[in-house]
Amino acid sequence: MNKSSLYKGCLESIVLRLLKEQGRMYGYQITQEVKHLTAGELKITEGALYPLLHKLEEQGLLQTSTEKVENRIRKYYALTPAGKKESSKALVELKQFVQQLENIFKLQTAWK
Amino acid sequence: MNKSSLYKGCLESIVLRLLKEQGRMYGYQITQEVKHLTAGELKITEGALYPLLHKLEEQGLLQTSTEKVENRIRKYYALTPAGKKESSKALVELKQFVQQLENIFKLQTAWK
DNA sequence: TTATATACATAATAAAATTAGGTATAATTT
DNA sequence: AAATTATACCTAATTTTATTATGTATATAA
Repeated sequence: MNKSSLYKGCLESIVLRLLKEQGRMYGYQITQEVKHLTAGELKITEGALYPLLHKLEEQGLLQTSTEKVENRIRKYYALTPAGKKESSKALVELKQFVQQLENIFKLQTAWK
Repeated sequence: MNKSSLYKGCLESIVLRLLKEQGRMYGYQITQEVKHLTAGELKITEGALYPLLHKLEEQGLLQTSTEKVENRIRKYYALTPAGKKESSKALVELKQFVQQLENIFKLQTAWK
């Protein structure tokens, strides 16, 4: 097993969370932001990210707008109202998930 | 997305952890223990568990012994020395994983 | 006697990722 | 000047990992 296998299944939650915090982001920015937040530990692969973004858009959770910045195209993603709901739900579930990992692993946490 | 997707990739870590804590366990017992530890929230499916146990045995991380209890067969699994190493590694990685989730989600935790 | 609990297992399928490849422009390094 | 790295998008083939469904068998409870 390698470390990265733990992240399987969390990518969608991460994307929804970042978009809720930052309002709008483009794909490449998401990869960089996650790398930054985790001090280089977690690298989102583009092969996972872009299909996910497209799926979430198709599901009506994200809406897009394209901009040309310094002659390069950026496709910005933002949460729709449905996406905001889903993002809140995802946060609750992630907290429960972490709590349950702590139960299993006997880690002790104090939420602030 | 449903909640259970978060667990993807954590099953191996969970199994290695439980076996380290409890010494030896059989498959059905693992499913029940996880259900108990998480108050029914996490149900390990047998279709995921048994192939995983077989894989870990094949990799030399687990060793088995079969016992007949009340006319039913139990196949006990225990960590080999290599499995113990892997289990320790998995715990470190899981702690880092949770820490990084906290970084991304701005959750704050105090480890004891 | 029918259903639930215990206990193992596999096969078909689906979901979600990795790996590898592709296009294109801008900036930096050699 | 040329090559590499960074920015920015994307898809296709494959692999990994799980779900769902199914099967066997015994013991216990409704």
